[in-house]
Amino acid sequence: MSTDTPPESRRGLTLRDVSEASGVSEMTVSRVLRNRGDVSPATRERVLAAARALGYVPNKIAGGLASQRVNLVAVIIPSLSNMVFPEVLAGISGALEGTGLQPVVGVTNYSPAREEAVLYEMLSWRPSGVILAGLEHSEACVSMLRAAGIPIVEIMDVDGEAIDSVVGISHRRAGREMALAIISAGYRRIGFLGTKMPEDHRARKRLEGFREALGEAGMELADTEFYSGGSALRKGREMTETILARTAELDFLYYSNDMIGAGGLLYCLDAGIEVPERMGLAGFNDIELLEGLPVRLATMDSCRHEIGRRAAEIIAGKSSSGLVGGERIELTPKLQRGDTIREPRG
Amino acid sequence: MSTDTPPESRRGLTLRDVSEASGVSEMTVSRVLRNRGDVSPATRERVLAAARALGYVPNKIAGGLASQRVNLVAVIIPSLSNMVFPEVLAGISGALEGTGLQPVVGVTNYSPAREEAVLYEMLSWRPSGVILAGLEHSEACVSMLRAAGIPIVEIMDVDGEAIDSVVGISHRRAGREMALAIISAGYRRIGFLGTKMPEDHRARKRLEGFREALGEAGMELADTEFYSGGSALRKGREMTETILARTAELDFLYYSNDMIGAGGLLYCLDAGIEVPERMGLAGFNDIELLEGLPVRLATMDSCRHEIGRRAAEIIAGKSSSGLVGGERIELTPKLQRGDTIREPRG
DNA sequence: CTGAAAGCGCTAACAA
DNA sequence: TTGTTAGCGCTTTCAG
Repeated sequence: MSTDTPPESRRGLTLRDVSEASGVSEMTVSRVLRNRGDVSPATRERVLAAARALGYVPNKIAGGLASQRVNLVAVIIPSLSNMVFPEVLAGISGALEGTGLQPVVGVTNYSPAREEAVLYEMLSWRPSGVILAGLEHSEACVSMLRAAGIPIVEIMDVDGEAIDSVVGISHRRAGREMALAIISAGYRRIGFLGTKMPEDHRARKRLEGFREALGEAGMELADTEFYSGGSALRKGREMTETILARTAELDFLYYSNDMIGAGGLLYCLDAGIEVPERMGLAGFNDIELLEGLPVRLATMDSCRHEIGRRAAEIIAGKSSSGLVGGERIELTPKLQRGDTIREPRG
Repeated sequence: MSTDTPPESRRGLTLRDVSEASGVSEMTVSRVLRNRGDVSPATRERVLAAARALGYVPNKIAGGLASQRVNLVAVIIPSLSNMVFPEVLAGISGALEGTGLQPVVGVTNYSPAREEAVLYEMLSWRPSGVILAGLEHSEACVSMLRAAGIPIVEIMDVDGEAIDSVVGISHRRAGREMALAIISAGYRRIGFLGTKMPEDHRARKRLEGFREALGEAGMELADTEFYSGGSALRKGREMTETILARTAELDFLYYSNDMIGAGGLLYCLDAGIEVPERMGLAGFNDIELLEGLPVRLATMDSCRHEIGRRAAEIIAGKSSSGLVGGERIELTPKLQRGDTIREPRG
């Protein structure tokens, strides 16, 4: 730990080490390493060889400070514990590939306080753009975002006012459409089962839209059941058992997501409840898991991959035009009837 | 876009703006904002008020360069598309909470080339430590890691040589133990179903351990079936149907993960195959989803939350002692018999 | 308890 | 095509 002092005495090599090793100025080394400006093939090779030999890794901290540009895109999402946000992320990564931009994700656990903290932290790295879930943010978040001077894309939801750009679906409309499909199939005693999460504004809006449409048809929810925490599949089973025990005459169950819906479906199959004749079922998200179930649950696509992709494209597109002429992209989810809503009654 | 030039003319406020607004030197402002050194409560308040009023967000790029320290921990994992790595992440985040360290994740998709690229990118931010999945890395990766001069923790697997620290389980042993349990329950015609992923070294080692133990008992796998891509639950169904059509006399199916195992279980239940009497089933990971299934699949815990936690604790512990006295933590997964392995034969 | 000076490692802008 | 000169915004170190 002392006799020899290799070039990398402590924290990584510097451009200077490569410069000395190759006999080329730091500036030219920098040019080569960034493929910028014209450099003769000869020096280029010498530099590359020296860098490789030393194992040089550029210091982006210094580079970012000098160039006032950082190739990072902040992505702020509420959760990683169901498959929806990872799929949004996949869409973002895919679209960012080859643009030189890199996503950095922060997770809020549906807590506004955490959102504020995560956003602050992320902005302190001066990213090139921000993608964040939802349209509901604390005042402090909104101020920070406005002041950041970079493109902001709010995703998932379009029911509300955007700060800059927005890419998503109307959850209110999704709820309405599902209600209409259920009503026109002739179901009349409808129950709702969902998560107990006041901060999940999208689930809330779906339920509101659903209720609205029922109301316009002169109907209302016959019963509701909420849960929080635990295995969604198991909770779906349990809640279904509970709600049916309490309100036996229900003929349709609308779940706030596919995973609890799948649990409910498994329960009905086990309990010998005829689906979709005696009982109709629907979820939300169109997750891949449903494909493997014995019966296909009715659902509605949440377009998460495309949302991620479009959001990333907006960021990648406007190099730095942020907060000017925000785009608004509303995607249209498609209803999947699956096997758990019977044919509409003529 | 021109008449007035607010303090934040372009890219964020600086310490200087806060200094001017509060009438306190930049240095003292910096001290206040970092809670470092003694500052009189009076000036402290003035600074805080000014910073808040302006909406100042510190620039960590500059801070990192000046202090030669960055509160980031690089986390490099192969995938986000099943629940295992998100759970590792949760363990890491939890342990890092309150340490001032922040995880930054990179995903390799099980590609060594991507791993190299992601690692290079991450190291260029000069993180305080690296957590990465697996013990198998390209030469280039190993060189970069050794040269980084920061603590490195390889996770998930302990069957091999670590660069610095390692936290995981022995997948070879997990495979062996499952084989022993199956054999002692009296099953004799065993099939294996897994993913076609040469780069998933942990799945490979489980299978090797499994085969070894069978061999020592004078047995061998009766059939195997591999898949890639698509819905794991559905693939589990399909593969199970396929392998049983080909090799009807199988009496046990060992799956490389719980999701395809769950698909297989649903298939067997549908097909009226008696579980566990006529057919035994086992998976791997002990995912939460299993709780919601009508029958509990036999499995083995992969300890992913604890692995994440312990790895993060190592990084948080050694402030900068990296690569000195690497720790080796081997966790012990517990076999869950569930309802799909019959009682061992006396 | 507070401030002044000197860089951290790199890149923009200009010169040669 | 290559090199030189100034910083980027902050923190370290040392003086008051």
